[in-house]
Amino acid sequence: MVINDRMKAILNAVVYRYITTAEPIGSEMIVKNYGLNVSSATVRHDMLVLEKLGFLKKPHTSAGRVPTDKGYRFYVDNLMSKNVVNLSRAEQREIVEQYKIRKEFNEVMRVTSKLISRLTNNLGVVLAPNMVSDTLKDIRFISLDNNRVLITLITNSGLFFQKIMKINFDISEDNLEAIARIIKREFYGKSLEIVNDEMLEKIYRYYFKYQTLESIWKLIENCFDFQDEEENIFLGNRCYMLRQPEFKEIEKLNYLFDFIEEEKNLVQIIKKSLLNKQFDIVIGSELGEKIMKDCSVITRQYSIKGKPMGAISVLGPTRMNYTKSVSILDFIATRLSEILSE
Amino acid sequence: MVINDRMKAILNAVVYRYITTAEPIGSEMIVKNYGLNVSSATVRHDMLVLEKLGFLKKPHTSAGRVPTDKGYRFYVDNLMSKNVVNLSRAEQREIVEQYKIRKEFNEVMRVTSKLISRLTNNLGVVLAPNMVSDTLKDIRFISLDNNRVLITLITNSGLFFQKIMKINFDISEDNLEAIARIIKREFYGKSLEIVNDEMLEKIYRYYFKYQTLESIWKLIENCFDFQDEEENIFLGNRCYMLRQPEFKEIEKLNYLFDFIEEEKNLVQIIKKSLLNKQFDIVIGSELGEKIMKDCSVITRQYSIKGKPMGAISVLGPTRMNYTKSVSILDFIATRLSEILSE
DNA sequence: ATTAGCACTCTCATCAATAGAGTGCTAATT
DNA sequence: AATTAGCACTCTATTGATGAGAGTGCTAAT
Repeated sequence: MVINDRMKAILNAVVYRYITTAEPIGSEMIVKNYGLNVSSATVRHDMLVLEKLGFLKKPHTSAGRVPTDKGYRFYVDNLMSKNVVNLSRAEQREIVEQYKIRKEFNEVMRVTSKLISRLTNNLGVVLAPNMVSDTLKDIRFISLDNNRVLITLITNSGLFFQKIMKINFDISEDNLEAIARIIKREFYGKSLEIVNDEMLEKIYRYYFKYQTLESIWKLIENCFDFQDEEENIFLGNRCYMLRQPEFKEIEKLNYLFDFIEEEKNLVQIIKKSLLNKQFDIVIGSELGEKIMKDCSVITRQYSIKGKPMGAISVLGPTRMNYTKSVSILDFIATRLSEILSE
Repeated sequence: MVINDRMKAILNAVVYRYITTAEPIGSEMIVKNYGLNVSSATVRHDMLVLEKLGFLKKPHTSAGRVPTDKGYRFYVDNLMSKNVVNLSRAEQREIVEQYKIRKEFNEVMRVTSKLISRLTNNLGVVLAPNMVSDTLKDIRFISLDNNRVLITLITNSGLFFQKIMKINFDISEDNLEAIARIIKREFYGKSLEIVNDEMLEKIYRYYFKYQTLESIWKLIENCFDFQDEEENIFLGNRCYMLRQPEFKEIEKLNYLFDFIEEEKNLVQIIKKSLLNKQFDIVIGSELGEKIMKDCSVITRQYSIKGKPMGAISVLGPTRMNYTKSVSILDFIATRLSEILSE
């Protein structure tokens, strides 16, 4: 039982067709629409083999075939590249348009997730940049009132971040500025992770000048601790998913949404996806989550100034249009990287 | 045809019961479970009157009654207060718990929307503070690189806001600081709206000192313009809504989500709700949106330092538990106001 | 290796029959 | 005048039977 070219063509046709119709594909259908110059009986024969190999399955005895997760996997790895679809002019324009107006950072993330949702007709997901590995560029302290200080932290990727620190002692604006200058001098260009590690030690050298050690330490102790920061994740519109026939049973949809909206679940899936690669497709059971067994996730990195900083994803049924989704993610990731790199 | 006490009791029972069972309520049901000491025939008679008055309706001839929008309205205005339900210890604890850990501002908004979703089993919505009416406390310019300046704006409510400004000319840190100082001196304590209005005029007095007028103007022209800023709205979990039987047809759900996720629609509904009051319930057709005719929205203001700054809402089916939802919104709004006021 | 032919299986839509719930009306009762 | 028992009536929801249709797998011929 070896998989020959015709069988590949049949598998390709089944996946391709099933993606648009969402109905099981029969042998007759294949010969009629994908000129293979063989009879339906031959196709039937090949399909039987493909089924035995685990690439196709039947919903019931007298139905056509649908791809299995293994079938999709083979399609994605070996066949998909022949069907590349580029974005239409209209789609390209829509994306470019969205990024034209300068927007606040969170807004960019939000718009991106919605854009992906709309264009793929599935759920768009954006994982915001993780600052831990980013390097320090500037830091400022602004006194809000007697017991609160606003810390503004700027990284070399041009990201900025605020935290409000509560303090229980008086400290002058001048002292605040002095401390900020010291931190900047000592840690400029170092990753926030390293800054956090080395902070305590360095602080010792300067503390006597401004306050007791404890006070200063209180002020900045959590400032660089992004470890326990929850990853910022943005989910796009849910409405498009609802149109997919695989989600027509609300019962299922309910469980799926339950899972998805517990956002750390998705964060985990996406981060795992990008451990080694900058692009990944995870199909159905490969996700290792029973609730997600009918879903696939495509993930694509984006960069800021050439440095990978986050990811965008599509979540849809395993029957989703992989080629199209990949093109869309590609295009958006490229534009997004440009925008964020300025 | 006047509505007497017994009829009120019947209407109350129908609404109360329908809220939990989501099934039409028959006359037999009422006498059995809500001891009225009359026969089912009498109840039937009263129900007929209530139907003629437009408070109840029948899904079909041989079914029990369900409340109309007018029925819910009467319930909400006249009957609801007798059924007040306070939050359980567990619910109170859950809310308090969520706000215990200090969180970044957006995170607070996000958590709140999810909290409302979870506790009401519907969609929680949070409208973030609108800064337009807030007053200026401090402003800082931080040079990011050659052509970008980060503006940090702090209001007297303790809110802060950043914008990145692109500039196409060189300006020294000292000059930036000087301009910030001037703005602060001139506009401290004034509402951002007013600041925006008066900015141009004031700028004239100082421009010669630092740059050409045009350059400075470019720098701050949009800085205080929050008019066209999109309102920041946060939608909580969608998954709970899916359990409500009125949303069991995906077709409908699809349209509803379409509408909801076009966020300006919800912003409009919520803002309209709070024009004059600090609390409001809008029921079904009152929303004036065909798609939302089976939904109600309850909205409640929250404040920062005593000043109303935003709103939290529940969106659910007209059959939602109004009393419970009101209690939950009340409790959360109070806590949220505390948190945001520090 | 391919194909025509065909019996077989399973789904899906339709239809009729039936049970059950709840009504509205009428006439009797309080 | 208000309440109630009684009952015919209406509509829904469920069930089971039926038949058309789709697509298969197998066999025997090419």
